[in-house]
Amino acid sequence: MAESHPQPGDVPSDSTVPKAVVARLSLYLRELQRLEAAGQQTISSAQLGTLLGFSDAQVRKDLGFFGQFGYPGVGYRCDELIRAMRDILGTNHVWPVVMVGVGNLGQALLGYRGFARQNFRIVSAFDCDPTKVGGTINGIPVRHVDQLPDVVRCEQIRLGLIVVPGERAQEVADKLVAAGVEGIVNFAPVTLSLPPHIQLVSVDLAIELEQLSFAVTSKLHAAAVQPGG
Amino acid sequence: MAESHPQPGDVPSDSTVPKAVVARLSLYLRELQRLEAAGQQTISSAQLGTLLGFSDAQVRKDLGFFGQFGYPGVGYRCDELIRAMRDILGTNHVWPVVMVGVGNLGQALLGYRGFARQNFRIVSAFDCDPTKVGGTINGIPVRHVDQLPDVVRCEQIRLGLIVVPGERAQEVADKLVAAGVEGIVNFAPVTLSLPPHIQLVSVDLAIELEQLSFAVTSKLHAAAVQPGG
DNA sequence: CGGTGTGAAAGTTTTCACAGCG
DNA sequence: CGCTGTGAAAACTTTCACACCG
Repeated sequence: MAESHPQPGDVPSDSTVPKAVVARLSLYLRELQRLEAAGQQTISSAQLGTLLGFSDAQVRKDLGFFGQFGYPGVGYRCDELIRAMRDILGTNHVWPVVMVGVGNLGQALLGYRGFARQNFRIVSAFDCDPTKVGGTINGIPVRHVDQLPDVVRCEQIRLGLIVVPGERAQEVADKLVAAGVEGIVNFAPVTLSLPPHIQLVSVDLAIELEQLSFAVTSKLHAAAVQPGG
Repeated sequence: MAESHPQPGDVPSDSTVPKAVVARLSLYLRELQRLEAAGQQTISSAQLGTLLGFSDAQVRKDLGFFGQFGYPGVGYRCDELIRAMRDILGTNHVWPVVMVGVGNLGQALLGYRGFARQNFRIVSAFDCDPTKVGGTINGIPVRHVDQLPDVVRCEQIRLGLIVVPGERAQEVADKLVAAGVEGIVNFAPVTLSLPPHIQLVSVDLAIELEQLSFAVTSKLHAAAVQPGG
C-alpha cells in the first residue's frame, strides 16, 4: 500500500475507554469484514451505524477514542479500518487459548470455526474424565487437568475458556489463574471470584433467554435492527 | 406462608427499566437460588452486592424499579425475593422454545441442563439435513424447517434460538418471525435485521474472546469479582 | 442498631451541531 | 459538496446520604 494517512499503532490504552465502546468495536469489525468480503472499499459512519443500529455520531465518537481513521468527504477505507480495529483489539496476531471441560458444550466449541476466523486457536482442551483424556477432538488434544500449568507455561497461554459444570467452575478458575492465565471466558452459570488483575467475560446461556423472557413479557416494543445483545 | 409484606404482581412494565438493570436482575436471581439452596434465609443488599461485585445502593435501586421487597433491619427473604424476581423476569412458568440448527453447537445446547433449571424447555429442533430430520436428540425431536410454522403455532412458541451458520441466520430469523416468534437468541456471528417489535439477544462466541484480548492487551488492571460480563 | 427506600448529587455515555477538510 | 472529528448539551446511570422502620 502506498499511502496510509491514519497512523495506527498508537492505541492509547491509557485514557479509560468505556467497555461499551469496546463491545461495539467488535461489532464494527465483524461488519467491516463482511463488507470487505463483499467488495466494498469505503464506508461512512452513517452507513456503518445504520447496519448495526447505531447513530453516525456514535460510530465516529467510538473510533475517536483510538485515533483518526477517516477521510472527510469520503468515509473510512474498509481495509485500513479493519487493520486498525484488529490492532486495537489485539487480534492481528494469533492467540493460543486453552479450554477446560470437554462435555457437550466443550466439544461443540472445539469444532467452532468462528474462533479461528478471529485469530483464536484452542491449542489444548482439559478434562478429568479418563475416557476423554488422551484423545483428540477436531485435531485438538484432550489432556488431564493436571497438565494445565505445564501447557499454559510452555505455550505462553494468556486466555482460557471454562466449560465445566457450575460446581467445578471456581476451582477450575483458580487453577487457570495459578497457571498464569490473564483472561477467562466463563460459560458456567456461577459467579466467579477472581483476583482483580484477571479479566473475566461471562456467558450464561439461560440468562440470555431470561432477558428475552422479560422483554417479551413486559412487551416493551422497542429494539429494531438492534445488535450486540 | 402466613405473612407476605412485599405485594408482588404489580410489575410496573410501564416506566422504562434500563436494560442493565434487567441484566443484573438475572444475576441476582442466580445468586439467590444458590444461597437458598445453601440454606440461607435472608440476605442484605450489601451481602448480595458484595457477592456480585456491585454496591449495596445499586442492588436496592435496581429492586426499587419493581417494588418494595425488603424488611428494614433484616434485608430480603431469599424465597420471597426469588419468587418476585421470577415474576418480573417471567420465568415462574415454563417457556417452550424452538431451536433452529442442529450442528455441533445446536446439539450441545439440546443437552444443556441450565435451560430447564430456569424454566425453558426446547420442545423441538429444526434442520434441513435429511440425516438429522426425523431423529431425536436428548429426547427432543428434530424436524424439517418447513414444519417450523406449524409447531410454533400449535405449541404457542414465543422464543427461538438460531444456531445455524452465519450465511443462513437471516433467512432463519425471517422464518421465525413469520411463524410468530417474538424473541430470538442469535448464536450466528452476523447482524440480524428484524422488525422493531421482535426482541433480540445476540451471543457471538468469538467476540467474547475478542473483548478479553483487548482487555488483556491494554492491561487495564481493573475488574474484580466482576460478574455478568 | 442494622438495614431498606429514595430524592438529590456526581459521574458517565450519547446525541447534537458545527468547524474544517479533501 | 459530503463526511469526519470534536467540543458542548442532553440524557441516562450510579453513588451518596439520610429519613424512616422494626
